Amino acid sequence: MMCEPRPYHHGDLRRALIGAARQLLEEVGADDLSLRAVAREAGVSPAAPYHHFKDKGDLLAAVAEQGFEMLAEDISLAVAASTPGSERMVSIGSAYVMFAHHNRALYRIMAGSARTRDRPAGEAETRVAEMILAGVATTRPGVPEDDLALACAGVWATMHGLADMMTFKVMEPFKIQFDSEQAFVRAVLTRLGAEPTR
Amino acid sequence: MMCEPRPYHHGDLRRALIGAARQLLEEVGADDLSLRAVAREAGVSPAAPYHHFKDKGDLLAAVAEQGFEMLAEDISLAVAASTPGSERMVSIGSAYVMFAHHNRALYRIMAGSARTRDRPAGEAETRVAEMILAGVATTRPGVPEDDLALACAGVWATMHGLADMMTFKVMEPFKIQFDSEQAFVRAVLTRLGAEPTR
DNA sequence: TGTACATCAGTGAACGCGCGTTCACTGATGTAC
DNA sequence: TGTACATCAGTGAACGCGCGTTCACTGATGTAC
Repeated sequence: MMCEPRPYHHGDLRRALIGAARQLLEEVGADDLSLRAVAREAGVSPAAPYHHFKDKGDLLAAVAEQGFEMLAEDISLAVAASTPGSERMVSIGSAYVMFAHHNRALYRIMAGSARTRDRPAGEAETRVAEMILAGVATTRPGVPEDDLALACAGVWATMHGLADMMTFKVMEPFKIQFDSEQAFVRAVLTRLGAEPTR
Repeated sequence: MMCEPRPYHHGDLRRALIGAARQLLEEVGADDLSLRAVAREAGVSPAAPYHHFKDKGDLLAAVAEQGFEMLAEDISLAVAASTPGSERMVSIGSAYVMFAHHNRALYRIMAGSARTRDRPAGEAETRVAEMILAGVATTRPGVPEDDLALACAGVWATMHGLADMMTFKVMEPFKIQFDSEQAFVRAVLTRLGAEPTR
């Protein structure tokens, strides 16, 4: 029986812990993730993580930052695959919301980190912010910066809200006319960009 | 020294527990509210709540429902004080977001209840939904129902997102040009309704 | 090439904690006669 | 009006639990000579 003998020294426990956290996260949800369970999942004693992270919050922050990296990647793909203007904005928004939808617990950690954070935003999070702002800018060329900021705040809030509410019961009646979450999200974002019929 | 002798039988412990929960909520935050602490706050033993609520979740649901009642009240005032059309929509949105902002922890409980709920929405929550839908309808008279649903989903997501992100660090740069949260919220909502300059 | 030793990255047991919930109980209340 | 009794709404002690974190330790690794 080949039981690969995990060496005493793990080699890359830091990375493994983040991975274990992300794995567990989607199983138990963001509210019920414990540091002990993460260590257990990584096959390591409860004290081991403390050689790599200051405390639980420090691990969570690392998990969040990795999440922002993935999100930044998705968004930059959306940017690359779209043309400037509102089509790009819808693509970015759709990428954002679908990422959150496919990584629900992770996104909640990311949002939680943005909510409680005192230190400045991580590198990936900043990149996300810049891409959103740039995307909004292409839909409103030549608009004063203050207005741009306003539009950006609105767009971001909409993406975040949609992401968070994706599984709310209240959204169900709005979703039934579509055959995919993706189609629903694109429709909402497109509709929001359109001038209200009056 | 007059120490009012709390009678053995409380009289209205159910209501008192909900009040204590709301009080504590804003002190310790939505994530750290414990049933024991609520009982303590109400000056009662840890077992007492079980005569009035099935379990902790049941108390939280009652708290959430009370929150929706307050929110419904605020929104209906906003409706009464505004004229149909996008001005009403902005008023409703502003009332919604400011309510969440002034009752951060409570709103998180409300959202959490909407997130995890399996039973149908409470009466007050339904009323909130109806008022939002009606508000959206006045900005888009004669629009097909499907489109209305879409617009409503977008508006609600924006309100919820703005509410949740109100204290995020990312929002700060967008807020600085305004001298009140209220002004910022109204501006974002107004901007979102406006056609993008193109 | 071999050995002494500092450093690193684990272990596992223990700490104190507060939690949600249950249980047998008891004091207060109200109702029937 | 008084009394027996059922019911209600509390008490307080206890249950088992899993948590975050600390501690003294030890096995593995790498480096200097």
